[in-house]
This record gives sequence, C-alpha cells and structure tokens, in this order.
Amino acid sequence: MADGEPREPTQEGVETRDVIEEAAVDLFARLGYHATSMRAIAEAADIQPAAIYHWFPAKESILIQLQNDFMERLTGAVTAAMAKVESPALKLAAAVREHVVYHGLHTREAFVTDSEIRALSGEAREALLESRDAYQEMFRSLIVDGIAEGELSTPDPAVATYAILLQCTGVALWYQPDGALALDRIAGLHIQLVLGSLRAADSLIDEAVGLAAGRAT
Amino acid sequence: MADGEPREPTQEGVETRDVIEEAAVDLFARLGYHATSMRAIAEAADIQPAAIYHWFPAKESILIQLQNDFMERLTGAVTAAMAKVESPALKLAAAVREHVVYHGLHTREAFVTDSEIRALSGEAREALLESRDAYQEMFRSLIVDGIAEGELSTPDPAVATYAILLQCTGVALWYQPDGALALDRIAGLHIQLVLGSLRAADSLIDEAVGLAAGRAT
Amino acid sequence: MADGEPREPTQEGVETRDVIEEAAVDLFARLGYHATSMRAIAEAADIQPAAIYHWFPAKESILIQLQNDFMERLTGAVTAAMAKVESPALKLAAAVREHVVYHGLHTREAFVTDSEIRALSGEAREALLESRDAYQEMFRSLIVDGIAEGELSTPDPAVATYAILLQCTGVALWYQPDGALALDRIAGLHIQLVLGSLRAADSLIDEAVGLAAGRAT
Amino acid sequence: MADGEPREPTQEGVETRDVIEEAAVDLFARLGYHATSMRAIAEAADIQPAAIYHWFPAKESILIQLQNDFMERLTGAVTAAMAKVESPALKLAAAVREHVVYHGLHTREAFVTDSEIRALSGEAREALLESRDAYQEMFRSLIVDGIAEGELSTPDPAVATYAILLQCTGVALWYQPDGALALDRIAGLHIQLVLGSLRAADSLIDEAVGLAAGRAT
DNA sequence: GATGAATGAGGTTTCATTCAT
DNA sequence: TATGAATGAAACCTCATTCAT
Repeated sequence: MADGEPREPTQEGVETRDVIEEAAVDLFARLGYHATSMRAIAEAADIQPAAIYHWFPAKESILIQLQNDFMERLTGAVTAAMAKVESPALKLAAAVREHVVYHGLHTREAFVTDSEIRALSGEAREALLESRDAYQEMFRSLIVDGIAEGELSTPDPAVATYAILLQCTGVALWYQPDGALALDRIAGLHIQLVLGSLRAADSLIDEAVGLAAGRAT
Repeated sequence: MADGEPREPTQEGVETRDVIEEAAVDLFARLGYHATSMRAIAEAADIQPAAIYHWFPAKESILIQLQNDFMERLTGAVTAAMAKVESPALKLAAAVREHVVYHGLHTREAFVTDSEIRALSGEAREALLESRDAYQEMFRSLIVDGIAEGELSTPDPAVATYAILLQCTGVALWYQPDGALALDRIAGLHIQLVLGSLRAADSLIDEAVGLAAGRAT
Repeated sequence: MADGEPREPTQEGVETRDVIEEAAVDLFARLGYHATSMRAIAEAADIQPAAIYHWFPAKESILIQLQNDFMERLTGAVTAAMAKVESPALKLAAAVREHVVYHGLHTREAFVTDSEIRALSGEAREALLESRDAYQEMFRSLIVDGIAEGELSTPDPAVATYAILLQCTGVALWYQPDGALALDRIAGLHIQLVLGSLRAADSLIDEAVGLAAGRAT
Repeated sequence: MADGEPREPTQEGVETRDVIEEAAVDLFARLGYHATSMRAIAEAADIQPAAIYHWFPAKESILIQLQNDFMERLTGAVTAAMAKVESPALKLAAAVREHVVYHGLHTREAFVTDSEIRALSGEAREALLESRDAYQEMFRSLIVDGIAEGELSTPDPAVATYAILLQCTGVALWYQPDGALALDRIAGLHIQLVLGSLRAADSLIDEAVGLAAGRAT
C-alpha cells in the first residue's frame, strides 16, 4: 500500500499505470520476476522504461502492488462467500469454490503472488507472508470446526489444510479459460475432492456442490 | 571459509562437481534460478566462477542436470514402489507414499525441478515437460484403473490427477526434516487424503496406510 | 580528460554517436577489431561502456556501420569521378585517382574495412563481400573495355585488377597526411604505375595524369 | 629465435610442435591472431591446451616463430633467385617471381606475417619490422639501380616499391592452389605488370618473363 | 506525463596461463 | 610428454535506475 502510491488519477495517467501492471503481470507469470526486465515491461506496455518510474518507484513495487491487491481481493471474495452459509463444512465448500474460481479468473496474478514471495525483500515479504498465513488459518479453523461438529474428519488438520490449499491454488497452473472444462465445474470437482478427503458424508458433499453450483463471482 | 585460506586437497576431481551441484541446488531453491548468479554459486562452492565451467558448459546445464536427475530418480523410485502391490488403489497409495517421501527427502531438488521448468530453453524444456507428463500419466491411469475396478470414484480423473499431484508435490514446500512431523506419518496422511478424495472405502484406506507404514526408502 | 571531470554538456545527443565511431575506428585501425575492447572504446570516447549500447546494439554493429559507410562513400566518389571522362583508360585513371585520394583521406576507415571483413559474421559479411566484389568488377570492366578499344593491354585482366587494386588500396597502409608526399602527387604516381602496367601509351598516361591533377575531393 | 626454442627433438615431440604450428597458422590466417584462442589451437591440434606450453612459452611465441621463419625463408629464397641473373631489371624480375611463388606456396604464413605485425609487442615487433624494411629495401635499391642503368623509369622509386610489393604480396590473399591459374603463370603476369609499371622496354619484359618461366621453387 | 541519454554495478562466459601429477 | 583442474583478469553485454528536458 505504501509503495507505489497512485498519482492524481487523470484518465490517461491511470490507463498508463494499468497498462504497466498488465504488462508486468503477464511477463512475471510467463518468465518470472527476475527474468523480466524493466525494459521488457516497458516494451510490452509500449512506453519508455523511464516512464514506469512515474507510476512505480521501483520494479519491486509493481510486484508488491500486484501481490497485495491479489491477496486482498481474494481474501475479500472468499470471506464474503463463506458468510453466506452456516455450517463449517458448507463454509469450507464455499471457500474452496470461491478460491478456485478466483484463481481461475486470475491465473497470472495468483501464480505470481504465490511463486514470487521470495522475490520480495524485508517488510513487504513479511507483510505478504502474514496475509497468506492469515488466509490459510481461515481454512484451517473451518476444518477444525467441521471436525468438532462431526461433519469432517482428518487425523491432522494442519497437513490437510496445506494439502487442500495446494491443490486448489494449483488450478492457476493448469486452468485455461478457453479449455474444455468450465470453471464452475472445476470448482465443483474440487469441493468433492476436498470434502471427500475430509471424509464428509455423501449427502453433505452433494449439498455442498449443489449450493455452490450456478453462482458466479 | 575465509578468502585465501588453502582448501584441503580435494580427494577427487569429481567432488568439485558435486560441491557445485550442492551449492547450486541450495541457491536455486532459496532464491530462484534467475536470482542466483554464477558468482554466488562459486562463492558457495568456495571456488572461482571460472572453475564451474570446467564441469558445466553453462549455468543452464547445472539446472538441466539437476532436474533430469531428480525426475529420473523419482520416476524410478515410484515405479519400483508401485510394482510391489497388486490392485490399482494400493498401487496409487504406494505411489503417493513414495512420491511424498521422495519429495520430503529432496525438497530442494523437487522444488527447483517443479518451479524452474520455465527457466529452460528449447529442447531441455521439451524433454523435461515430456518426462513430467509421462509421470503424471502414471498416476492418471492408476486412478482410471481403480475406477474400473470399483475401488475408486471421481467424476473427472484428469482433474483429480492434477489435484492429487499438486498436494503431494507441495510437501516439498513446507516439509522440514527437523520438524515435528515424521515423513512417514506425512506420507500416510496423504494416502488418506488422496484415497479419501477418490471415495475409497474406509477398509481400503486402512489397508493402504497400513501396508505403506514402516517401509523406508 | 581525467576521471570524474565534468564534460562540457554535449551540444546534441548525436555527437556521442560520432565520438564513439571516431574512437572505434581509431582503435580498430591501430589494434584490430578483436584486440579492441568496448571498455577501451568507451574510455577513448570518455563515456561509460554501457552508454555505447545506447547507440549501437553490439560491438559488431560499430564495425558494420563503419565498413558499410566507407564502401558506400568510396563507391559513390569513384563512380562520380569516372563519369566525368569518356574513354575507358581515362575513366580508369580517374577511378584510380579517386580511390587513392579517398584512401589517403580516410586511411583508418579504409584499412579497417579491408582487413576486418573476416571479423563479420553471417549476413553482414556477405553484404560487405558483395559490395566489395561489385566495386572490383567496376575496375575489371574498365580494363576489359580499355583493351577492347586498344588503349590498354594485359594478358589477364582479372589478375591485373587484383594487382592494381591492391597497390592502390595499400596507400592506406603507408600514407601519412603530414608526410613529405602530397596526396595529389601520390595519386598521380599511381595512375602512372597502373596505366604503365597495362602498357598504355606515354601520351595517354601524360594526358591521364594531367587531367587528374589539381582536382580535389 | 630466442622465444619458443624447440626442446630435444625426439621424433614424437617434433611432430607435436609441428601439429601445433600447423593448427595455429591455419587459425591465425582464417580468424586472426586475437580471434584465435589457445583452446581452439589445441582442439585443432588434438591435444590439451596445457600441452602447447611444453612447446611454446606463450601464445605470442607461436606467432613470432611463424613470422620470423617466414621472413627468413622468404628473404633467403628471393636473395638466391636474384643472385642468378645480372642486370637490375632481371634481378627485380627474378625477385618478383620468387616473391609471388613463395607467397602462393605459403599463403597462410604470408598473410599472417603481413597482417599480424601489430599483434606483436616490444622487441619482437621491432625485429620483424626491421627485417621487413630490409626486405623492402632490397627491392627499392634494385629499382634505383635499374633507373641508373636506364632499364627502368619511375618518378618516385619509394612509392613504386610500396606499390609493387603490395600487389605481389597480395597474391597471398586471393591465390588458391586448386584454382584455374598456375602459380607460374601468375608470377609471369606480375613480372609483366611490375616491369610495365616501371616503363621497361617490351623486349626486356619478354626476356624477364622468359627467363623466369619453367623454373620452380 | 514522458522521453532520450547516461550511469555504475553486475550478469554470464572466455581468456591465457599455471601447476601438481 | 601430456593432462586435468583451476585461476584471476577481462571479455561483451544487460541490469535497474536517474535526471535534465
């Protein structure tokens, strides 16, 4: 938030900033942060390298903004989705669904946020790790609650949380918008996999998948 | 360790190659391939940068060797583990167990192999993608066979394969050898999660976990 | 001149490009292309090595530009000189004169263009060889025409062309602007040598030398 | 002579030294001295780079030996050829013939000797320049003598010497042993060109060409 | 708001050479 | 007689960044 504050948002200016971000996320996702040069970003954005420094104080700021924005919006979307249902298992299903859909809609941002944490230095890294941990904790406590309520079962909620988030986050790695599989269906499949791996009852799984179906972000 | 200090005369030349590889895998895993300089590798290996070129023709070659070695050994270990049991579900459990254990024993190699495919160029990239795809296909066909035999169930074996491998591979991201959790136990947990997500019967899961337990790589 | 001294603000950016070219041609001529480092060029141009890359994409580009410019201007000057007289022998004399004078005025460019063709790679080499061959062909056909008209005589026009161009080009190797010999006189001497070696009549030689005299480039 | 003295000439050893020299002259001629690496020479000689240092103390020594040998042998051959005839013009013709033939038989050595003088440093450069100057002086004094005897005529013997040697030396640049032109004929042509450019009588030229014909080195 | 020019540090790689064996 | 391993310097070039305009 602190880094790379937007200047006065005249219409043209804001566009340039967006063009830079778009170019950056695309290159970061395809080549990686360190393999992407400011020159390459500038070229993709059809401006001069120096112009980037009007909008971002440094290369790292583009990354930071990207990652923080993604985490904030993801957390918001998932929190909102969870609020709409009651039981822990259904909340978990809603969270999984929103997580998968959001990752499918923003594969590049998701991948960059996840894989380039190590490119950050100092405070920015700490901050991102913190919000990531908070995000994971949301899922873990749902699982714990679900166990407490007898809906779910697993010998190790912490490991299960890692495993579940990894498989859901991984959607960003292979999902393609123009592919044969609809994002909605993929989300449903993941609910089934997740609740299945937590030994939920068939009826609960069916309910969870059914509730989730047909709703878009 | 300091500059100028004479090193103990290396026992064999090949040791230098190993030292370079060790330094490289460590840095690649911590910083990423592009964020790791040859100078840094040389420093970590306590040699001059030029000496690296006596053993590897280019920076990329170190990465290629690392990745190919890992994939080859992983595939070998998993194939061998699968051969020891009969039914598709038990083969899958054995594969999951070996995959998790191998990734836990070689977290850095696993992570670098997985995350730095894009750092490769041309043929090396194609070759690695090919062997990765073949590896994935092993798992997918086990799932398909398990469904055919009535042991397993999932609406979409392809998506399930992605999801399962992602969560098992992810062990390399968080497992720490000196942590509280034994690798053996983590492997067992993943068998439970995987077979659970594929709706295997409780008895089958128990059998699979039991069979796997107590065997080391 | 010394380090750290502020330079007079360059009048125009393009001047830097010229300074680089001047430094490069000087070093290439004295040390050879491969013995000249970018650092040395930068130092001679009183800029940082990186600044060169603002004006030329690579070391080879400096050479290519140098050579192409020289060949183009030389060909233009010689072609123009030839157009001013009628008979083949007089055209040849005019060409020799212009060739010698141009080489004397641009000894370094001439020498570098001639001697560093092999430093080029691929297309640039082909292109330069082509323009050099076309240039040689101009001289050869003049000799052939002169023979046809009975003005000149030689058993082998091709060999004569090589020999004549070598001796005229060689002026760039030994001529010194501040030396005792005027360029004009050297050009006249070469007309005499060339026409003499082609058995031209004394009267024709005298006419050719006379026509050429007193005209500057 | 001083540099790179041959060790005890056991049969194998001498062979290695020759192989190195052969590889070096070939590469120096094709790529230039500075563009040729010791590794490349070693590879062409099918040995390890370190082995070269058993036979030559440094890269420059290979060049020095090459150039000195060539100049010594060339001077010897030309001197011997000159001794066989009497008048200055015929001596010049014999010298031209021997010079051309020797350059045709040793194009690579000739070219390297001529073009890589600037690659030498210090004493070696001085020494080579000295022997080159002495060689040129031989030709110049023949021309001066020829003029004194009324056989030859040129307004400037010094310039004529440069021009004549440049065209004759240039044979090394374009002559190809397997080409259509016999070296003998090329030598004859150059005698004609040289004596022609010095305004020798037709009868003298015919005699000079005739005397030279049919003799091989 | 954006550019063109430039910088200083550092990137990967190659160089000629050395030396113990 | 030759090698394999290693070195320190330097090669070309790219990097993120700055700044006057």
